[in-house]
Amino acid sequence: MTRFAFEIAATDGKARTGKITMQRGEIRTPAFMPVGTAATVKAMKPESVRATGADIILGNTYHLMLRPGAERVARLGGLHKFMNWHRPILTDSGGYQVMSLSDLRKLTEQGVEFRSHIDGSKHMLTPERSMEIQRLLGSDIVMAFDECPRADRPRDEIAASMELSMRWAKRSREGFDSGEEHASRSALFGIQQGALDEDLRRISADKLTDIGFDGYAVGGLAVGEGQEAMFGVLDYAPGMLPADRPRYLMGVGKPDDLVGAVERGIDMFDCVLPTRSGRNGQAFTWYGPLNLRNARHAEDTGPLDENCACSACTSYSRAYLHHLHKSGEILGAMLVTEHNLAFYQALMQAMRSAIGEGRFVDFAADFRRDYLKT
RNA sequence: GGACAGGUGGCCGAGUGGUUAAAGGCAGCAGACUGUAAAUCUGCCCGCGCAAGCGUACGCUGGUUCGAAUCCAGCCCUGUCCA
Repeated sequence: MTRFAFEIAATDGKARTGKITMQRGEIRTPAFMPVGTAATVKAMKPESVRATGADIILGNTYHLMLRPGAERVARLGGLHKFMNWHRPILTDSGGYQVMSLSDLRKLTEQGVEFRSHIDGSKHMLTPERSMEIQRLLGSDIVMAFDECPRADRPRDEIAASMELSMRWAKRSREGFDSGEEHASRSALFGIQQGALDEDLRRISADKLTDIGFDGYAVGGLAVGEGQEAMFGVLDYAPGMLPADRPRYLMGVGKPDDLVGAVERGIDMFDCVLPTRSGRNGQAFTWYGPLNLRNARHAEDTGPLDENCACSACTSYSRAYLHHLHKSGEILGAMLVTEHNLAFYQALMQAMRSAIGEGRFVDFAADFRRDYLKT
């Protein structure tokens, strides 16, 4: 049975479309992976997530390590069974929390000691332990343990951080391979670092390629540098990574970020934006984002998005969604999250079709005209 | 009829002589959110003005004071209790 295979069906400029085949299912690319940090895509049932068109979701090493604990998830039969999502799951390694929880951790060559944001207890995360946790969870795509630094750090810090992440990548590779049974049915991705520096990105890509991974992530972007700077890196970074492997831009992004990144050769994405914004009352549409709390929607009987087939759009008015969000009702978060995930998947499908039909340039232009109103 | 308690900005509610255009919360109006410490956070929120500022304002009327939402008097109103 195929452990991991990536087939590119068509390319259009730098954009590619194809599929990843794994034991738990296929992943159509370019792919958007909804984020389910704590063994749940917030406000969504797993079957509803699937109904939006998602082929794969994310889980998180750090959060699941703290609660309910990786060993417990393993005793309960693994993350898929635990949360009732039986398709592929990619797990982040905890590297993002090295940045987002920087006040709660101590970083050394060996790894990162976190003080739990839940109860203050101490937890050591090393490349080896991160691999072990992701194995206990039963992850399909395991991410190397890295350090994701903020974009505004000085160059010497960025360089040192990247070098550390590359040493950790090597240890991640070895740790992953030592879990033989799990390694025989899952995949390991390396993560390129180097922030906005082309030379550092090159060094990082070369080191990762030497180690060898199933897929390669571009990390350390969308951390405050702005879209222009991010696209600047994406103009060269994907080309430094093996063309026959999936390229995953971590943590991105807004709809126009996704289009611009696919245009530059990215195959996979994840982002909390559709789910978080869904809870916070922001809906994404082909004509730009919409804040449903705004008074202008109070008596709007039309649907959120006329082109969307999700239940929020087919059965409820903007006025009702406005009311739910003004009232803090849970259903508001559920419906707009569902819509946002459905919109993101529709966007990915539209890009896959456009690439397959060799009309991605026109698609991107049309998209930007409507979405950015340019 | 009597005894207490109380009347503060759309609402609730601090404030008991100057540092008070008046805490805080809610409501309202916007904005943000990118490998999730987030069903969260930020800003605005009496009027006019870009601003310095000016004008109004703490039940009503009058008074004390250099100065009053804060002290005094009368009145009006509300709540609870007693007749």
